[in-house]
Amino acid sequence: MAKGQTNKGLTERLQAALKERGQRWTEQRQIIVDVLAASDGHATGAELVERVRQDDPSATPSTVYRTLDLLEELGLARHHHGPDGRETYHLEETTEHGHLHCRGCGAEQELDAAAAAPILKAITGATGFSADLDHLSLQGLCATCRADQKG
Amino acid sequence: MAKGQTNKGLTERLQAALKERGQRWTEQRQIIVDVLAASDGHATGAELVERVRQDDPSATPSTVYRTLDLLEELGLARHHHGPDGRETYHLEETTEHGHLHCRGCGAEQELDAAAAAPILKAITGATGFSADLDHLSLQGLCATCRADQKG
DNA sequence: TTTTGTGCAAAAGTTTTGCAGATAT
DNA sequence: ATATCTGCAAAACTTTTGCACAAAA
Repeated sequence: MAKGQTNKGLTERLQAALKERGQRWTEQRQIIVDVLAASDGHATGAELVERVRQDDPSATPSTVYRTLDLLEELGLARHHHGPDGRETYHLEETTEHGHLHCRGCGAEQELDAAAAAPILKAITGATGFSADLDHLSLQGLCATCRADQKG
Repeated sequence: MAKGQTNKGLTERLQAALKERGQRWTEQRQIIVDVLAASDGHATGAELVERVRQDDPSATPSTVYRTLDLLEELGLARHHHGPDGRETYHLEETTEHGHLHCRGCGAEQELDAAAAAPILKAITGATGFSADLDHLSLQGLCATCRADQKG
């Protein structure tokens, strides 16, 4: 889906979920979902507030945060914590994935389910834990930076 | 080392590092290092402020945070982020380790280097990343909670 | 028309910063 | 003596909350 464009399927899911709970579809909620969709799933709460306000200057932090909470309740969004500890939101429809942050070059890399499978397996083997891929946020040195250090 | 007791080796390292940089050893810094040592390496900034103030009511947040920053600069302390995103500090002398947070029962388990080795190996194999054990903070279900869910 | 949502404003919680006075060297 | 530290106070920043008005159903 191109950025800045309304995500039709998502809107429908949102409207259905709201209707079922006797809650209301509003333009603000649509904007927030759109912004979240356009952010490809990696934006802090504060960033989302700022972006929403670009689309709709009258929007307030309270509405954005309340909507993010609502979206999580509805199972349409999730959040995890980045290396700086701030909340980072993404839509649940985004494929579940982990994150890798390189402390050398600052690059952020996604870790899809297939790539993560052996890692999760190793975690279970070593600890008995079944780790949540969505909360897997690793820091370290990427292959390039490791090579640079050696050279 | 028993809690509430001054960590002699650490104090000496701190004094040496400060002297080398032309900085000063102060009682406040000693208290903060002691509190950190007594916390076994798992305390948020705000918690440390509170604990330091129990020993020395005149201590202020600014001093505590400035000292924590200093200790990190000197390589005597480190911080990572817990599942709630807040900074968690621990002394560097503490054996490097990761953390596992169970979303079922809330238990927190440490992950020592030996247990983590296969996990880090799997991460490198799958991604090329050399992950920092100290920043490894996983969430998931522990073995007990997984069994409960099945039962 | 009735319930829910929004904007506003202010508060809460954590962490940072400026500055004058105090302290270590 | 002089550069560094501390406490104080206030600010910065993210996130939350209370309330009266606006809007959706």
